[in-house]
Amino acid sequence: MKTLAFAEHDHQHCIDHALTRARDICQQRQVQLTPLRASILELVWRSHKPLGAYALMDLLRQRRRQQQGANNPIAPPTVYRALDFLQQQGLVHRVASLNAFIGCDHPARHHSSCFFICSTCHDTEEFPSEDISLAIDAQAQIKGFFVQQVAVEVLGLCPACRGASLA
Amino acid sequence: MKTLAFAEHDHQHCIDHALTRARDICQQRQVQLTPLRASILELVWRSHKPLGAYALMDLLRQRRRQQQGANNPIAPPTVYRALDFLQQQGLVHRVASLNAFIGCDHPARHHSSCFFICSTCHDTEEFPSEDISLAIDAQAQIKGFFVQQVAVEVLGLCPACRGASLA
DNA sequence: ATTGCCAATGTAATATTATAACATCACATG
DNA sequence: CATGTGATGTTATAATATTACATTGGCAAT
Repeated sequence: MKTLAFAEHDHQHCIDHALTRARDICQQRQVQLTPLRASILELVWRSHKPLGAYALMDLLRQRRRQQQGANNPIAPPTVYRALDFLQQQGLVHRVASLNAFIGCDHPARHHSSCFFICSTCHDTEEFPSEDISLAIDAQAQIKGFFVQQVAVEVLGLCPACRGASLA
Repeated sequence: MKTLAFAEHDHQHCIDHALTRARDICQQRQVQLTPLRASILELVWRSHKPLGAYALMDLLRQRRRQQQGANNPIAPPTVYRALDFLQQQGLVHRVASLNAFIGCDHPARHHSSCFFICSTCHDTEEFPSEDISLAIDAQAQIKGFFVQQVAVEVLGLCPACRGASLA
């Protein structure tokens, strides 16, 4: 098993958990987690790194070939629309630094995210930070800025790559 | 005069100051602030909003037509290379959320930036935050993550657009 | 002064990411 | 059945960014 966001863990469990939670949330909110959307959410979660829209398209094509035999085209809008939906529901985040998408750990409160992104291997880990939110809110208050969304993207070296680069 | 990053100010002064400072820094570091690089830096500063690479190309073309009569082509790599240089020197920041570039207020310490970005008018203001840096460093310490660069991008409404949206 | 080097820029082609505009399908409801 | 609506399919293209190679111009060493 490979490193998954810095630490070993049962990733299948993560995926299942995320999907179950997503279903619950969508039911609550009366929005549809369609098969397409669920597939994309699963693929995003299955990857332990942020996934680009086009990589996602490829995976989706593969999967459809395997599961349905058929060779559906799958065009960018299909994927981007699903990603938009998932973002709106807070189920995935866009990592702007990488033009890529990653599953969100805490879809309930979804307007804010902080990521450590490894500049070598692109492994990415979300971390919560009340302190950062507070600091931003305080500044915003001062400037009269109304906060809608916060993206904190920290580039650097994950423990593994840091070790490798020292060796 | 239009709003410039939320507040009125003498923007020409900003530009001049930024360019002078840039010259100093480059001389100190023994790197070349060539005419091309200086032009691009000036154009970036002249805009009160983050500027895309292609917008920058257009401005550069215009300027060359005016100043030299000649109709130079100016291709993407020219602009991207200059922007890379300026980023390395900490003279501009890339705003990932907008795929755009903006002049940096404090080029001496350049590995970190926090922006308020208006989602309506795209006016963008940099703000310093020791608190955020500290919070990130603390988390990084815990995770064993080695921080190289921090991008904090806060989307929301600037005072002007906030007012307009209430009206 | 010539040669060779190097950083910067120019040039052409192409890769990657994202969106616009319109068509279709499936299902719910009057 | 007609009609509306949300989701997806389809075609084309826009917007952003990079790769690879050519050219230039200064400058140092001979």
